[in-house]
Amino acid sequence: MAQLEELGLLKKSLGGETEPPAEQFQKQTEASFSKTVLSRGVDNRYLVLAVSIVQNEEEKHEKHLIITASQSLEYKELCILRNDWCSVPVEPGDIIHLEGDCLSDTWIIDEDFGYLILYPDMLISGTSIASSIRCMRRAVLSETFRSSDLATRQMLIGTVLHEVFQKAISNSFAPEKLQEFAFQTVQEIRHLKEMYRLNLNQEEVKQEVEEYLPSFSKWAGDFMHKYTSTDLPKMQLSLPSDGNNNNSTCNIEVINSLDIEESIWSPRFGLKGKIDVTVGVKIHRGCKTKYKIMPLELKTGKELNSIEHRSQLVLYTLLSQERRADPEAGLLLYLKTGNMYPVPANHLDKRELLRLRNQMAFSLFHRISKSAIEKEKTKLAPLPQIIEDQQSCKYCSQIGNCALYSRAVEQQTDDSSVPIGMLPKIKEETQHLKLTHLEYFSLWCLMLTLESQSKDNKKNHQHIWLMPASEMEESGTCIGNLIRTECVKTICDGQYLHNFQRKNGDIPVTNLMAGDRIILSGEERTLFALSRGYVKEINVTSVTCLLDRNVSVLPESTLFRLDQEEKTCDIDTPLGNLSKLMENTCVSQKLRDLIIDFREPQFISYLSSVLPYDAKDTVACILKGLNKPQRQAMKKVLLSKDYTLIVGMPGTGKTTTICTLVRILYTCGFSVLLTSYTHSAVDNILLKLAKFKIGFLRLGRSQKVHQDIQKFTEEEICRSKPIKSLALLEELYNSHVPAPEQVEKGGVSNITEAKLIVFLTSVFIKAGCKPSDIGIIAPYRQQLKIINDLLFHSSIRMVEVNTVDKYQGRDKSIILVSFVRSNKDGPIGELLKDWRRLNVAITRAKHKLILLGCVPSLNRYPPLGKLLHHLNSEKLIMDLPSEEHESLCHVLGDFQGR
DNA sequence: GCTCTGCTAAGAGGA
Repeated sequence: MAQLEELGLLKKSLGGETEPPAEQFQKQTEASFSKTVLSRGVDNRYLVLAVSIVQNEEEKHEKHLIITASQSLEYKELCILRNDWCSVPVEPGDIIHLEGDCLSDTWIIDEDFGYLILYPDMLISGTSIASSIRCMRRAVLSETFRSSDLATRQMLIGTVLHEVFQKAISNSFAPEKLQEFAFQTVQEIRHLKEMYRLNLNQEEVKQEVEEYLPSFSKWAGDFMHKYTSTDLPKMQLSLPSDGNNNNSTCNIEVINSLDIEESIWSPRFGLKGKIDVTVGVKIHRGCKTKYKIMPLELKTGKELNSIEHRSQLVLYTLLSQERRADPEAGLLLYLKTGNMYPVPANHLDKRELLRLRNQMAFSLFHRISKSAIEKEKTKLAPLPQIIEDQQSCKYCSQIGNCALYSRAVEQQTDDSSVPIGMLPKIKEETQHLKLTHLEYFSLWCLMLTLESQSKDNKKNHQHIWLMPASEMEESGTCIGNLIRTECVKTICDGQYLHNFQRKNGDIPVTNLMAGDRIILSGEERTLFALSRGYVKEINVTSVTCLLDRNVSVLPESTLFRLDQEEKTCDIDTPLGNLSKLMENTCVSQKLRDLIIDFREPQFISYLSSVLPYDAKDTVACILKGLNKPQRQAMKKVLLSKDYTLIVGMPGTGKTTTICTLVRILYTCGFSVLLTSYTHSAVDNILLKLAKFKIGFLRLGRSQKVHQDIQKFTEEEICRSKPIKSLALLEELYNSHVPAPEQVEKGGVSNITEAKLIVFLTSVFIKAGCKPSDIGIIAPYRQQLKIINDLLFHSSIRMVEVNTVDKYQGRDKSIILVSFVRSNKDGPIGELLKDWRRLNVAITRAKHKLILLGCVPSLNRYPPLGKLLHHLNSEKLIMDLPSEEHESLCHVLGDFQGR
């Protein structure tokens, strides 16, 4: 400890700033990794409190870190970084993981021993790190502009060959079997899609795949199923644990395949990856035999045996340590020839790769540059340096983004120096862009980066390894202590239906619902993120999940946990689009013109020049079903040479307009590709289109807008015309009825209201309404869950239950809305304060709308207050007598919901 | 403050 104090003094005497208070660090750390739990031991997480450069006795520089693993930040330790570790870009406030030994509160990380992992909770893939060896900038760009790397023909063949080999190693290498696997794989729909995109036909792909098959058999013949070890090819491999044994000659026998595409997350080394094949291997050396479980990496391209390829295996040996004993080596197999290379994982390689990982983590973490002057504008940080390697850059798929970022971001602020030799290349790559384009790129790059870094958008699943399931269950987003029951049903390649039950007792109260995306892990720390998928069904006793891997290979006693996949903001798509917008193509040029330089969109003059003559009558008939503004919009769209924006409030008929357009285009013989930023928008369009049969059009149900709602929405909400009709509006008002809301685990619900909704639904059905004509809306998911459970127990099916938001662009004959909120003066939340959400909720019904809620509570939301005031003046509010509530409970029995 | 948006991913090979 004396040493630590000395260090503190030394730092001050060197003129460094005084150590800021501990709280400040904590704040900074919370902002970066909100849930990081500091701890010692194997999975240690340290917070860096101070960093200083110190000269040691040999006049060499060392980096000294004062670190703590205690939440109170009181108990401090020292970490000394020697040799190349000095260059790790670690700063006060950072979270690190240390591997090695700690003696009397001091860690020493030097070239022979120990590792430091910067931001260990940021998992970086093995291939990303391997690619950073040649160019770190490219590796970072590839992580950022993901969609710029479109698959090529060779990649497709590579993927197919991987799958064929993986099928063979778990089954058979017999020539006729290989043929069969090749045939099967080439038929897979996802491969067919790629073939279509690449303009390849199935036959040529199959032929190219078949050329490899003899090498598959050769490899299997060489390395598998041998009677004596001397039949195996001689190889050179010394494992680190062999010590100084000079005899590196050995025979390697592949016994079996233990897993395919094993996906491993390593929060210890800050790595993730998928291992092509995990194999059991016997290493025969002299008369000794060692058994190891090793990663086997397949390559279908040139037999390079390159640093990149070998590094991938070194990193996979680190990943493997999350699941089992250190493999110490991996196997690199080139499928073109069937030649296999053993790759030992020695300390030096691991150290250098982890140092690259740290550099990359630093770059990915610091995307926004910290400004020394507080008032200075927030700006993007420079990327790693541009390398000067014409050969590498010539074929780089990120060259466009690289040059663009340099010109639009880095050169504007003089933040980086470009190697002189690369200046012409950068100019060449960006000369088609105007200053306005560069500015647009820079601005949106910054905006999107900021959005992705905002607090609730951490693309991180760290709670899976930092928080026990029992603790996570409190938040309602996790279920632990699960065991697998029943057989796993294989739906297709990559879709397996699993059933889980709680080891003891019922499934706890949870927010998880059917349709939610989840990550399956083992409760043990060795089994993070085994598989991903979504919840198919969930009830009191069991959870059914559709997963991307069959986990029945694990022991039956394995305890599992399900974690809801956190919502993340996807900036990959917009960033990809932004990059594409800057490309030197005619299409992008036109888009830049319209979007960035605001060229006015152009329109042709006459419809007759776009519509085929014989489609005229059909089109006229389709248009008849629209109101005037919709018909005007439609005409504009048909005349459009560039684009037309259709803007309107919820309920004004945008979806209907688009549907009509699709039908017109279809009538004219065009094929129509629907694309949208959101899935549900396309779903809604398809749903509406499904109502019309091939040429048989059922239109023209004259939609009369309920006067009151129309008046209200026009005057108070949006001053535009909703086209939805409301034949009758009622309000059930439950203040005579005790119906308090329940707030639990981040969800709000109201059981009494749910019962009333289900009761009313059953009345409608008894009166002859089709269940599929009835829709139930609530703003809160928890309420939907309860309503769904009640409907299920009342044997009511086909009634659609959804959130307000999901009902955008949809309608139903009868809509029942449950507002849920009911409390005297507690918090009422933000959700219902949004008038747009309210507008959606009340404009979804075609014939009958029933709003259910507690008037005094709802009056506290300004937009709802206005609506209630209006309904009251029109005498549309109905008090619910208390007997109603009593009899209702009788009808629904004693079911209490969950 | 509890709604929604995205819908895999990590690697497929090139030089």
